[in-house]
Amino acid sequence: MNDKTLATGDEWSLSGFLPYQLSIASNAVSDLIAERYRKRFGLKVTEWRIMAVLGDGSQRACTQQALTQVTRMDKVAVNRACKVLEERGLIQRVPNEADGRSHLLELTEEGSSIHREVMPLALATERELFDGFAPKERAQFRELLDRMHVRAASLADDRTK
Amino acid sequence: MNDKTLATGDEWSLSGFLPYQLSIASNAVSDLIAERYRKRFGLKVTEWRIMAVLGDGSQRACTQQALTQVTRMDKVAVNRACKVLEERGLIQRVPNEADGRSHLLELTEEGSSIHREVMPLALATERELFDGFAPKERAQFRELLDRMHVRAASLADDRTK
DNA sequence: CCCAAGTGGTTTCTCATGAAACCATCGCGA
DNA sequence: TCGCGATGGTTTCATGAGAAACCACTTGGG
Repeated sequence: MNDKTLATGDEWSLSGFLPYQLSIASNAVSDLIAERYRKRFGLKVTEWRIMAVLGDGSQRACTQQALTQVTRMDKVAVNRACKVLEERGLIQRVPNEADGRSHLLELTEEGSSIHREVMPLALATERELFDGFAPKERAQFRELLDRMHVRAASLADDRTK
Repeated sequence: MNDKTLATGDEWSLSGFLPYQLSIASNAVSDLIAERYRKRFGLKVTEWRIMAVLGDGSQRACTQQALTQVTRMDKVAVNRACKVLEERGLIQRVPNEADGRSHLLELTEEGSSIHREVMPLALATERELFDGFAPKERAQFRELLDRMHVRAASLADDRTK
């Protein structure tokens, strides 16, 4: 019943409100990331995500539909990102034998080469962000984030049912 | 050197990438919150934040400038939210004796009354989100978020210097 | 074989956000 | 006191994300 960090009614502050803290932290991190990708490769985060998935080995070629599931981005966002990447020659579409409505997307040679440069930057950034976090804290942070995500999603579901 | 959750080069996955996890969790939470405020009070998150600050007692009347600092929102966002709240009659602007450029903002009677309804909803939502988190985990989650925020901000600063 | 419903993808529209330009007022130094 | 840079606030503009409408193709039932 006594969680010091929970508002007490008397001295409440926005900066101690969880959704606010989460939003602030998330914005700070994604601004940093976005800025780095943009500056060095001219990639937006959405575009980077697509490349990251296509380049990660296990997913050689896949449809936009598959990408929307893996990245949890809107199908419109995926489509736009793919269009840009295709125009830049970083990915290509090959016909999908199994289904004429879609194409299979894969990295081009140039795309792969960019991918090999981009990933180290991403990993380095992640490492820098975690600098000063004990290994246990890193793992726990990820775990708490996942649980919070699941929890929020389930509360949202309740409401729509 | 061996953080299992950090990518190993061979089996990397987007869903284990910190900035991605953070973004997913944050979106889930703010979607939930936004939906609740909207449905019950027709308030956007930005508007709610303004009301929360103006109503929290210690901040009786303040300028937009002060609000931008407390809420960390853009001054444009603050201005827009205030405009809407004023039109809805939830806050009012009184002349600022000390500086003719600005006004002092405060809740109206109706604003205060809404505020008294809104805050319990916010706190209840926070509590629901933390359901299943041990008290220690709650505190640690907040602390980790803050540290991550500070860390990201400092990395971003490095870059601009 | 044909039609209807469903699905992948694309385009269009709307809205929210942040940057930059802009206006009015303040406060300091000549 | 005059003028000029700085500051609070407002408006305008460009960009990004999601909703909805739309097109093309597939699939399953007459």
